[in-house]
Amino acid sequence: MSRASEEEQTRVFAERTVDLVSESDLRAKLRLGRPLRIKLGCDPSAPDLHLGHLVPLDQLRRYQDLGHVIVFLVGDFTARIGDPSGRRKTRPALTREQVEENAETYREQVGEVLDRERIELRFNSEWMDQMQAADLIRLASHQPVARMLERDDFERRYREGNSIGMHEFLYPLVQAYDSVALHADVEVGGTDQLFNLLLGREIQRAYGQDPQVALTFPLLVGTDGREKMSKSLGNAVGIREAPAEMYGQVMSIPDEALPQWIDLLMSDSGTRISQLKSESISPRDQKAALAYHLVARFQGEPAASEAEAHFDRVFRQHQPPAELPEVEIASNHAEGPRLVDLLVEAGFAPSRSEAKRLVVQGGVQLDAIRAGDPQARVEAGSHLVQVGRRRFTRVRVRIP
RNA sequence: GGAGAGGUACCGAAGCGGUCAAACGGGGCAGGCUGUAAACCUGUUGGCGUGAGCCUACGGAGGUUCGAAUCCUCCCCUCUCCA
Repeated sequence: MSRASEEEQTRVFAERTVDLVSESDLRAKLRLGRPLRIKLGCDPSAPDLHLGHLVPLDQLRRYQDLGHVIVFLVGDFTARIGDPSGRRKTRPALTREQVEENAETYREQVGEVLDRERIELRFNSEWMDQMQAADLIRLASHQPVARMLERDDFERRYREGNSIGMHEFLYPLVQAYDSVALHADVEVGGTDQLFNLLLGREIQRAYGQDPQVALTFPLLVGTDGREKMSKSLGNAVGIREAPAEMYGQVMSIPDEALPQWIDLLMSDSGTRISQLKSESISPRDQKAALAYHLVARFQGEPAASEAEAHFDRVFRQHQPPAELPEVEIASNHAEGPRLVDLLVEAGFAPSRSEAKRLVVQGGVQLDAIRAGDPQARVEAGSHLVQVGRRRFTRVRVRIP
């Protein structure tokens, strides 16, 4: 257990949080002098960690360093049933095998940030599989419907006349009950989790436990600069992304998102933050510094340098990249495959219609020359194919 | 259980017997400008076919009609009010 004072610990806990309910509860728990059990729930259906996850994880790491334990809760029970909450599309239910596989991936990726030795990995099926109907109804009896309807998204959907399934009320309750089962002292989540975290407090109280402290962190905005980062919205940057890919994605974020990204993603280099912000560095260069920083963090300095060089070469000097993926295309036509077919086969387009569109709109360059005719034959040999601004491939064409 | 309103492409939303592969907006993609930013401008956005054209699509199944997203019947789903 760390010897850090209550004062100091409280400061660390409060840092970067949006909500802290409540500070006095937190202080009381810290005074117990034992490692606190800090719960972080995760959805095993999308196991790839992205930059948005870093915000709570970086902070959790600091809690670990104070001597506390992170209880990593995999919501496998929930995932197996298929949680449709939030969005209107129903998520697919996962099999037990998939859940375990995903949890393993999670554990591995979380290890990039957290100290693996101080993680307790748990699955809520441990207790939820045992729960009887009577238990579930008893659990549900602890909350009035009106209270459930206070949650932002429920309130909005109800007001707008959209459907809310009974089961959707049950999921937050299950999440709350997880805190009971785990004896959580603290639960953390994004600001969108506030209701659920507070519900955990109430349910714990109902089951005779001390309520957990609820901590929320800001939600990192995605690469679109509008919505929170999420894999399903397609605006996420995965931490396992290839260096060039990650670098490029960071460079593409809107300027408006930049201050938040720097604040939330460069906390581990405090001095650089202030430098970046105080000196009048152009947004472009700030972004480059951030991109470099992130790639270096996950892939190492050499990879970051390479990614930067690649970026400069391709997007500033408009040169093809130094290294290209290669694809071999075999054609049974003597004059070679038609360009449309080549594009589809090389994976540039899902259909010929799409490939044709790309060519007609001037989005395709063959050996650095803009292609105009989708039907044109591509002769045998090696060709540099560029689709759009960023997709390059070396295509080798073989004919009979 | 009763009454009413709805279910249209990735999303929102028009259309309400042919001119509908379906207006319009958003999103996506491509092009221009640029800092792979924003804003803005242009094009495009079911599949197959070199092409004429063909096929599949407007909740599902039938039916009326030369012809249906549009009319009829039954079913499924959502919402509102009543019980």
